[in-house]
Amino acid sequence: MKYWLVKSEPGTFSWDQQVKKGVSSWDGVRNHAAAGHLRAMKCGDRAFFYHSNEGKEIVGIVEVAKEAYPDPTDATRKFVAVDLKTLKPLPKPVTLAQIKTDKTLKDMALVRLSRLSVQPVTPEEWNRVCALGGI
DNA sequence: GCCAACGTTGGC
DNA sequence: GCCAACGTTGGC
Repeated sequence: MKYWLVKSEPGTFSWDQQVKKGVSSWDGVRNHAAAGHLRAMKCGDRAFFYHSNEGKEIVGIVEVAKEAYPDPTDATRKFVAVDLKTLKPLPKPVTLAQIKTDKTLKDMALVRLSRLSVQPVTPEEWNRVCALGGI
């Protein structure tokens, strides 16, 4: 199983909305690097749900429910979307400030490639964030 | 195919 | 609101 991190601005699509929907269509990605990661996702992979701009913290965990398919919001048909299912919230959200000061996490893509909206997470990083998040 | 200009993202 | 990073566009 692989691990990922997806970003969303709470003003556009928040964790609360993800929880209410149960399964969301993760579309609208228009960056080739991010799209490459979407294509690499397999059913059952897990991803952290990160709030950018407001909050700046990892708030929950989702699971890939449907692998990459053509993004219905993309007229050019070049980009893809996936479906993400709500798994569970982090009892204690892990903030960007925490990540930056943590020895294991300070080199995460989240810190180094701040603009990448879909990114891979290593098992070490995954376990560390879960521990900090109270799981 | 190079590169400057421009737009967008996202942290501060 | 500012600015750094970086992707995209368009002239050459």
